[in-house]
Amino acid sequence: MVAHVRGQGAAYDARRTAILDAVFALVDTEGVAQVTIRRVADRAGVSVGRVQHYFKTKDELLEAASSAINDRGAERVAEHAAGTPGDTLRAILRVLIPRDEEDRRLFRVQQAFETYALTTPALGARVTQGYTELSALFALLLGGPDRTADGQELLATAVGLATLTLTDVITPAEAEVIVLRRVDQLLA
Amino acid sequence: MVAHVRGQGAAYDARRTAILDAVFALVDTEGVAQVTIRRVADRAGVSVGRVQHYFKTKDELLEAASSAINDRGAERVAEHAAGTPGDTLRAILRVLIPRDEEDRRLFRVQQAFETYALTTPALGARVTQGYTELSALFALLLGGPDRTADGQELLATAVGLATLTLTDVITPAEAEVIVLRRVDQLLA
DNA sequence: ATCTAATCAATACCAACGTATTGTTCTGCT
DNA sequence: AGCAGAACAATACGTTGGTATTGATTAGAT
Repeated sequence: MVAHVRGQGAAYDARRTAILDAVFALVDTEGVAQVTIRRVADRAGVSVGRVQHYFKTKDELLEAASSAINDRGAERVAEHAAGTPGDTLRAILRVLIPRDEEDRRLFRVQQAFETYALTTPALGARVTQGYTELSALFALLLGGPDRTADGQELLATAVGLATLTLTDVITPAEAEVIVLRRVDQLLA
Repeated sequence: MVAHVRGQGAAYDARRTAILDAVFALVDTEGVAQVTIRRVADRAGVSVGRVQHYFKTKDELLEAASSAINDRGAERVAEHAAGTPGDTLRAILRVLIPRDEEDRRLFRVQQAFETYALTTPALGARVTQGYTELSALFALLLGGPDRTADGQELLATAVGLATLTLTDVITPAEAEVIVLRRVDQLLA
């Protein structure tokens, strides 16, 4: 499907993704600090040479992982745009709360890379852009540009609820009730 | 002032704090991953032996730093309890938003250690406890235990606004307007 | 069939890591 | 004054880090 340069194998994307998945698994359980080329290779069950072939340097690997996790989050949001603006909004907000253990893993990795991006300007821009787009989308779904502040508040609440859920301060169910109650107030 | 064991020097606390400050500076500019005993020693202008003397292992150093940054946040909140419940609430909420560059540094370091705590169970408990206490305080200031959900929402909004401010999605001024507007609604 | 580039495993390199050890200097009780 | 332990500085040790290099193998265009 995708055009590729001469000689590039068909399994290129799959192998690349497998390596990135190993990075995510390591980040999830041990943090970005513990990510090493060797450990990534071990976790993925491949050689160091292979990892180096797909990502020339460690920085490149981490940047690709950061980008990939960002995209995965954006996809999750995009998948839930359907029905009335209100329904779309509710669906997206639900997706922003880590529900089961699989969600929690994803959110932990996202937070790890968000923190990593704080000290890596090139990545920081992407995080900012993602949040900014989501904020604009929220305002739009609430009624238009004059709901900008409401959109920002809603996004902030969702982001904060995710943090509180991830740190076991509240349960996913509590978070959902709170954010849905608030969005209903803002939609009324 | 503080009771200390025999022979412990008077400058003990000051020297210990100086080392932790070096850790904070490193975490702020380079992230937890880049913290090494040698770099900490260099940044603090002391020998590796000194760092080792005050913190036997790197884990102990990071745990102490995490604890210290947590305490500093708690102090900032505690300082602003005065006047009516409403005024206290407003004052605390303002403190939870990174205003100037100095605030931003503190918040960046806090977020770095919060993420670090996600993969370090012993530290995770402290983070959870801190948020839980703050949530309970918010509910109390809003009127009592039956305002628990409102307290949680308010905390989530404040936490999220801090994140959005730190990532340059919104300005500190915007964040303050939003959270103060919301707390006024909840106090009415 | 051949040839070129992609692919990858193996391994070597050196810097930097955390830590342990050693010995000296300083502090403060008695 | 003298002694015990704190408070270092210096340095050595073994490990692991990222990266470079090399060579064998494979895939795919011609």
